[in-house]
Amino acid sequence: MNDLTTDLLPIQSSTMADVVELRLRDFLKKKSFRPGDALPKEQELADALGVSRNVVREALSRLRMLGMIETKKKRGMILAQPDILVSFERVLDPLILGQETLQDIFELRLVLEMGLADLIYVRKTDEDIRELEEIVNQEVHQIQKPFRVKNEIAFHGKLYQMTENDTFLRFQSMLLPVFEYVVDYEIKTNGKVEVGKVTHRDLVQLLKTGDAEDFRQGMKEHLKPHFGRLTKK
Amino acid sequence: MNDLTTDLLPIQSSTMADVVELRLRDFLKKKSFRPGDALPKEQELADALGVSRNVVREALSRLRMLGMIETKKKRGMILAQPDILVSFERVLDPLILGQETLQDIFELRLVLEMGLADLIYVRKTDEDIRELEEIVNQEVHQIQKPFRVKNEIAFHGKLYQMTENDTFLRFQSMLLPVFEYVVDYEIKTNGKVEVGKVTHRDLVQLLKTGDAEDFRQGMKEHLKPHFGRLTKK
DNA sequence: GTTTGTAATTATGTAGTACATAACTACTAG
DNA sequence: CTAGTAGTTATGTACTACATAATTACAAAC
Repeated sequence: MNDLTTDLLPIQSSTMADVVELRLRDFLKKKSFRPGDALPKEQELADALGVSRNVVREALSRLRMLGMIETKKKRGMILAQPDILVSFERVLDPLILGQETLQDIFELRLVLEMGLADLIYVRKTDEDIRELEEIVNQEVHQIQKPFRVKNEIAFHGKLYQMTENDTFLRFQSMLLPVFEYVVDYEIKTNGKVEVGKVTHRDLVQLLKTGDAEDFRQGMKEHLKPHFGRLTKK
Repeated sequence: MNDLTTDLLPIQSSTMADVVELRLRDFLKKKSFRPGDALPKEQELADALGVSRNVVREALSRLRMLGMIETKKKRGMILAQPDILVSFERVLDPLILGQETLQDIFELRLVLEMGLADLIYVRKTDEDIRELEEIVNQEVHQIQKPFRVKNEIAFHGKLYQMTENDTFLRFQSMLLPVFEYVVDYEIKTNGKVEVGKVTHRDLVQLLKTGDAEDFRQGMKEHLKPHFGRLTKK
């Protein structure tokens, strides 16, 4: 028996809701609606598309979840500015993602951390440094694991916050659980809890006295255990 | 008149579909379903939640869009592994995103490019280098703008591809239109088309002879015009 | 006995109707 | 001119009905 599954992919019949969703998104683009513009009412859309209002509502419900539209009870619907991360949020759960995707995200965060330096050096303030020192000073009192993790998040989170880039900050905070999950998994299988030679305190020192490249090299050293685990595919 | 809008945020009444969507996602987590597991049928869910099947379908439609569930006609629904980027794809349109988000994404890509080096050096192959040289060699023949853009995409896309990280590759390919859009916008307002001193050809040379840090510095120089436009917020 | 055809079953997909609800408009009364 | 009231209307929700496709079971045929 030869393997048919490689040659013949299962046909995927798209439902009306899928089609309508696509058509509506095209419609919004084509007409170049601006945020705040009113949309036709559901029944009109249903009539125009030749489907039941039910189907239109399913499609609209999707767009509403993505934040592309908002609806007021009588005024009808208006185009809104979607929050690009809101959909991400719903899907980024270590428990339902595949191992490969988890690894990809793990690597993605490493790349982000390594690329962070330049943006930080454009935007960092003295106040930021003070806050980082505050976080570092609390480290010594917290040796239990849950506290360590919390502190780790606080420190790296603050770094992202220093970029003054909200999307960036939120993005990494969503990546974090996945990162933790992968690290925990690695520890379970390999049984090692390695720590980089450069500590958080060292990184703060670099921020105060060094330039972007110094900081980046420090970060690389800090993340070295993770980089060490990367393999060719 | 004092500004109430800062103190009293408008209440946002969530619809049944919103609630059901949330409940269903919790349900899937709590029960720790594995991909492939069968879900209760729509009517059962509707009965259990005390809402109409219609509402349940709206919620399910959303989850289906995110790729969290798949439905077969009679077998019912099964839990699936969501594609984390499929939702991103729908929202990442320069025309509907706000200026601030666009800027954020622009910066995000810069960070990615700067962090790319280490991953590339773990995974790159001789074949990769050959392909890059191929792309660079086609540059000289293409001086018109659409070709330049296409080539730019090909080159940087290949760099991401060299990471052997599919999520990463797809992610950047979705960021690219936004990046182009912001650059075009900058050019329109500032009227300058600056190019970095380090060319694609130089970068390939660095990949062949230098180490990760050399390449990263080359990339920084290559992207310098963009970094130059970054401002404190 | 394995395969092919067929009928019954059933859950999803779609349509349509009905009504509650909230928000907007306009009018009215004080 | 403010405040109250009634009417209007689009969305939100419920319910019914049926088409459709996939599964199962069974029967027929080689």
